[in-house]
Amino acid sequence: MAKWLFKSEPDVYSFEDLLKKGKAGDEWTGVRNYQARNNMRLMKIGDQGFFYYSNVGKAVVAVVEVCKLAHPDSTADNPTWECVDIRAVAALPKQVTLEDIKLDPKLKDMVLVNNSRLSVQPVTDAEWAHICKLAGHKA
DNA sequence: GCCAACGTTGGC
DNA sequence: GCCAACGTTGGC
Repeated sequence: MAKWLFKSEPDVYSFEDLLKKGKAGDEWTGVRNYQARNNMRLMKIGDQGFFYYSNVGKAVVAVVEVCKLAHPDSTADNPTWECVDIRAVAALPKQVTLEDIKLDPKLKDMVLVNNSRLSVQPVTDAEWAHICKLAGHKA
């Protein structure tokens, strides 16, 4: 099962907003970048991802999972843009900040560090396991 | 608020 | 098809 990372500015869409949607989850709309869209096309039901706060917060704060495969983004004026649906799994007991990630040699190759502008990105199994450990999250 | 990095657009 | 100009993102 592949792992991912979803970026959001907390004042635009926070983990609490997603929690309110419950098991049904919510559409991850608004992605207007081909690489990010292609990543969403690769997602399968049950794939898990981190929820990352960009700009304000700058930390991995929660775990989410894909509950609907990529489909056209209803907020886009062009059908080339797609989105998946995700739902909340759990808030992390301890947030892992961007600074933590940059300082950790095991995480320094993360896409988050090297291509900070990509809003939906893949995470390797090793990175996933390490961040879960740092965050006190039991898989 | 600034600026570097990146993606997109449009003229040639 | 190249590349300059522009817009956006996101860290600082």
